[in-house]
Amino acid sequence: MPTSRSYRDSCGIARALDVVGERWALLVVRELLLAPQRFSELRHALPHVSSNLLADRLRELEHNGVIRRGLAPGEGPRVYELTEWGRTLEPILLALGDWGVDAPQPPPPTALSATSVLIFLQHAARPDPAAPPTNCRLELDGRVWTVRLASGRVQVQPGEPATAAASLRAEPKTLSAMLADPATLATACADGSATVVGDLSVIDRLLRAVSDPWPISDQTGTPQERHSEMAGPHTR
Amino acid sequence: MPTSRSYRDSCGIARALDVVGERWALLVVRELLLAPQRFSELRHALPHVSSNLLADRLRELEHNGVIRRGLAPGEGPRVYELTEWGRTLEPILLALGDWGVDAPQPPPPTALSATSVLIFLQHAARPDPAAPPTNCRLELDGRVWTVRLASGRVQVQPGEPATAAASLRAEPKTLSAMLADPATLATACADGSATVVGDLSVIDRLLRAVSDPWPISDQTGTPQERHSEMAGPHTR
DNA sequence: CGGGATCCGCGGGGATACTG
DNA sequence: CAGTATCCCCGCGGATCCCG
Repeated sequence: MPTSRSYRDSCGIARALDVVGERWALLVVRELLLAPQRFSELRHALPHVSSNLLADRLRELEHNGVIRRGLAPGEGPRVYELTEWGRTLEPILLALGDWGVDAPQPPPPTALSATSVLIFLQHAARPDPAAPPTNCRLELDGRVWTVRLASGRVQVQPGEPATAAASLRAEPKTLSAMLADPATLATACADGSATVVGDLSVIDRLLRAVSDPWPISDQTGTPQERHSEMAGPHTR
Repeated sequence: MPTSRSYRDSCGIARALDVVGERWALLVVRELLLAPQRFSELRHALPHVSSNLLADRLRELEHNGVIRRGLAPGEGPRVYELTEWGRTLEPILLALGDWGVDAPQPPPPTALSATSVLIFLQHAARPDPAAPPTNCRLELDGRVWTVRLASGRVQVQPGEPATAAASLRAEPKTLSAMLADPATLATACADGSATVVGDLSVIDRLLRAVSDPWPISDQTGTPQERHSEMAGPHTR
């Protein structure tokens, strides 16, 4: 039975919290920022949420117009995806993430979600616009992602790339550390905490697209700041 | 006993929600955006929160560095106020309020918090920079506020103004309607839902500082958009 | 009287087992 | 694989009480 309590305040903030203020709701939205996801994928990405609660949240978010069930014609995959309105939460979630990592209290030894790192990667990377388009394959937390560097942007998509110049497998925390400091790529490869197949220099370029200083006149902050903000205290 | 559950994710979003994701936490922050507040003032502004829960939230927010207890030298008023870090939540809350009023589901007949209207007023008003500084007195929900129009901005402060050109008393919803459409000021005065003392034209200028189109080259949206966004569905 | 603390019932959150 | 059913417990909510 979905939750049905309200702050009973017409204020926009209170109304927003009526919709996405319940526990786990905004983290479900975070998971859907990158791509539509299936129920089991959400469960795997959010290992501490119970299945009944996840089902409740998905029902509520769908009822409130934040997400929708992907149309399943015939053998459709039956995924959950953000509505247009739900997608407009993205800048708010990014700002909230920026705010959260400035918390004075360092968190206890916690995991780092793969989605968090990928969202940051997509959001903060500024690859050389002059470089030719390149595909990378990323294996994170048992899931494969396609990372496309093209036209000065990075796009992250779920699934195997058609072609890839290089492939990287690592823990989210390891990748996060490499994004903060590309020099750790070599040591991570050496001690086995990261595995690279293909052109190592392409991976290095990807990492530097985040960690290297941006061209001036860019909108907000330095990549280092932004990364530590998304990825957590282990980079500060 | 304050809440002590965590999402156990180093992601900045999850860490932010660990700090301000519990129920009522962000509405407490909203109340403190305008000015430091006492316990009883918060209870009055948030009539649906129980006292023990409010005390818990204040403790947690203080422990996490979002608010602090105002220093009480001698007979100090013992207020709660945002820390510098807590204050950086302001743009996030404003964006969340913008998002919330676009909810497709119109809320049931609910109240409108006075703080919500005042925050919007302060945030969205663009008075004529050439006009001389003016003070207004606002009585909203039994509380008196000083509204200062000066140098192209509006500042809202708690308490009686030293001097005021005009005074307005009304319900939050009435003021919200007047901000959306200044023409309702006259009818509200006529039917007694608003009371003006002093120079009526000054109140009208205040209302039009929000509802009139902004000078182009201003940052975001039109006042009408922004107001409906903060103030709720009754203006849409 | 303001500023909480204590008590208690309820409902949402969390874990596990089970089913279409 | 995608949820549902069941249980327990704690956070929430309302009321009352307490203390300076």
